[in-house]
Amino acid sequence: MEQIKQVMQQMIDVSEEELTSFLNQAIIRTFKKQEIVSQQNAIPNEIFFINKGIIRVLISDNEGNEHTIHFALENQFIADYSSFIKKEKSMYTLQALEETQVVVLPRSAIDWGYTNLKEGQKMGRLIAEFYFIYQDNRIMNRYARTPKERYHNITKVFPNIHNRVPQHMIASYLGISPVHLSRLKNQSE
Amino acid sequence: MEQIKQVMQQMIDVSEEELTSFLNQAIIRTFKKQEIVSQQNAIPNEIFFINKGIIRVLISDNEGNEHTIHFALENQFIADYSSFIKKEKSMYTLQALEETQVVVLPRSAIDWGYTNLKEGQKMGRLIAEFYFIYQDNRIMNRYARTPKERYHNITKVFPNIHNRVPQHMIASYLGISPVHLSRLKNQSE
DNA sequence: GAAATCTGTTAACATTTGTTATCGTTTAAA
DNA sequence: TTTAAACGATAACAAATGTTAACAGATTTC
Repeated sequence: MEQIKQVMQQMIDVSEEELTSFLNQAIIRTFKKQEIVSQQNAIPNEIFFINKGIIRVLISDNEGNEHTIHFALENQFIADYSSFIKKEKSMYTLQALEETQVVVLPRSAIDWGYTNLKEGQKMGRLIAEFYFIYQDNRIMNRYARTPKERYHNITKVFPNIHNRVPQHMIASYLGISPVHLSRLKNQSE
Repeated sequence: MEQIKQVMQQMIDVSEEELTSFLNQAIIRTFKKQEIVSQQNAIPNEIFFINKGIIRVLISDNEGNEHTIHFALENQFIADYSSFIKKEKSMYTLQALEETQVVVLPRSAIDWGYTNLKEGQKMGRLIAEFYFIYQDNRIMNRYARTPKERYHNITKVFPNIHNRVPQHMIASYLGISPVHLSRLKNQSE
């Protein structure tokens, strides 16, 4: 639990005792490559923190096509956070793309943190703000940048992604077909 | 200041005295139709709460084309929140589309609220979560829904938008050209 | 280690969506 | 009130992107 400790300490002022009490409510779990971490249509009651590995978030549309919405890397929190907050059925499926070790934070632990950690609410705010900024950047990119620009910028958000994830998933994340991405790569400059 | 009071009371447990102290740091401002509320490239140091009117958020891309990223309606908070948090130059311009009255919350008031309102951090968390959910829904729509579906769903998020905003701005928000939106509307079913 | 599956590239073609221009109509400004 | 500007529909054409299919190389599985 060293990694999540450090991340929390960087965000808020939190004592060793608080950390211990909080993390005692969490468990560690390992998922195999390709294994489903969390299934679409189930109500998500956990937030995951990635110690090692990579998780992709995907959605199936009305025609049954899969779209890769997001990648989550080491030392990041990941969940269908909207559905978690709303306590509604998940829109997304979470899948491990490598052997992946996570810290599982059940809803009870999150709620406990909000009321019992001195700066629990602040941590919740900072996490929500962090992902707001990430999403805002994505939306901006989708409006005001071309697919090619988005492709060239993806490593700013996901370093080394090209060595860890198949290209067709990156294409899906960028909002284009795999064939089109292959074409863009071979264009000059 | 009645409206913002009510919205805050619905979100958190806050006393009359706290509200008074907090809102004493705010001012009310009115913008004319078409007037610029906040300019791209300036560092935003205010958050706005809309009493009456409507504000659109737009960005200019590298070719100088404008994209409408968002509409903000009565009783909502609006800002270039990412840039506000990061204290960086704003990516967006905010423009009043009708005569619009806002409560202006300077950064100093926000910071004061975090440290002095009993549930200030919680309010910050709830606002960030609210907009996270909104953005998440937009991103999901962009991946897994067709432009036509997005068009038919827009009133769920922005009731009465068609009577308040020109169609070409709605087209821009949906991520399509105005001509294309006009075509979609006339398609069967 | 052989077979099956996954992956990325390329070509040909189809579809979607964008662009430009025109034209009434409405709305705003002088 | 008159004039100008903005708006939305439509047509013709252009560009961007998707689809399908074939193939070769890699990776995984048994």
